[in-house]
Amino acid sequence: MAAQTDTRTKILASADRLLRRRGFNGFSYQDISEPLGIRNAAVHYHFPTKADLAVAVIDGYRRILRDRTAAFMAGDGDPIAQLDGFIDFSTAECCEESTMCPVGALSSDYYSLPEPIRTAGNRLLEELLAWMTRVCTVGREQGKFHFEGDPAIKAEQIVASLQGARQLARFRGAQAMQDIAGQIRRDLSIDSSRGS
Amino acid sequence: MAAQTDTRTKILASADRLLRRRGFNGFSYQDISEPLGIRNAAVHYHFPTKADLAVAVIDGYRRILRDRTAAFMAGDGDPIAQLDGFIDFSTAECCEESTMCPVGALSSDYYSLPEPIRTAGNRLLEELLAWMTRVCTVGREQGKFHFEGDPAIKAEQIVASLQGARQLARFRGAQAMQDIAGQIRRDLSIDSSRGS
DNA sequence: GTCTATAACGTGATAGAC
DNA sequence: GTCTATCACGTTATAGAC
Repeated sequence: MAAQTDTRTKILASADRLLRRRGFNGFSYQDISEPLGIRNAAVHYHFPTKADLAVAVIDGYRRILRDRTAAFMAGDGDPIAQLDGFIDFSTAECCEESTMCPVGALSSDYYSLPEPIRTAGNRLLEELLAWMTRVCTVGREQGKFHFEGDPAIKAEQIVASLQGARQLARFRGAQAMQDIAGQIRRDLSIDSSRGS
Repeated sequence: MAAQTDTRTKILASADRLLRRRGFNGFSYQDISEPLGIRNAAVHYHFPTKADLAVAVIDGYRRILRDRTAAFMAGDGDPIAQLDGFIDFSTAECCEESTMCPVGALSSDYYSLPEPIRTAGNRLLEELLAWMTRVCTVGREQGKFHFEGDPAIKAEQIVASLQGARQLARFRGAQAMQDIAGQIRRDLSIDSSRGS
């Protein structure tokens, strides 16, 4: 059972990276099985369809998000630290792997996506936006962030910027991601020595 | 020759929409030939490889961009009108067709893209950013836009926001695109009654 | 739990007739 | 300039042995 779990974990880790790097239509079962030294069919054993595999990856991100934001959503913690945590996480993935954000990887393939993946992606996005909206709301209430308009829309814009930044970084290099992250902070009038 | 040109034009229009809607890996020669009532091979006659087809689409956008911005880049015209023109163009495409921006459609498939397409996409992006940088620079000089930091980075952020917005709109509907467009204007302190 | 073998299909692309 | 016919390959997925 240790071996089973281990194989399953390795498959999941590989699918995660491939999905963010190439998009749902851009990788195959072979891309996963070959480097792991197992067969195509072994992957199908753990995840019967490609949709099962993608949903498992997405749900993994939903869990990470929940773990990192649960305390804040319950009323505890600093909005600047929350935002920084997300930006740093995204920037690190972008610089180290040149990957897209999971939602970005799904939205480009949206119209050829099996229904279960759309649903999982939709949930991840809604949870992410609910959290970011709260970060913006509390941040402004506490006088730490400065912006005009609806916090829910500012949250949408920040998420969209970071998603777009990770894609521009593929053409222009990781510096584009760092530049945009810095500009987001600058627009919010957060003094920051890093991120640019 | 009229018929030839006509078929070629129809193929190009179809490929344009398919590329922005599904990404480079998300459409096939059949998707083009079938609705046009021609054969798979007829498409290959006009565009020998799929890369030729994509490059032709991208170069079409480079031409549109150049036509719409040449006067401004030569020193004539209003930066607000330039920005509005781009946002309106993007929003219309997003609302009517739920398509991505051309650069966004390429960046998601970046690592499985034939080299000529990367080069064409890179040129389109650099031309777009050069123009947007000038829009931000002149807009601030004229006291019409308000932002902190390097105009080139602000330009990157605006492009990334709009690219991300069009992708979020696939999950959340076209309202997301309009909301984010409004927030971009709000951040620049442009009073605007539309876009939200 | 993982394997071999293979089905069933879609893909981009080419050859050569007309 | 467009056709028919087909190639060579990669894809997801399944059946059944071990």
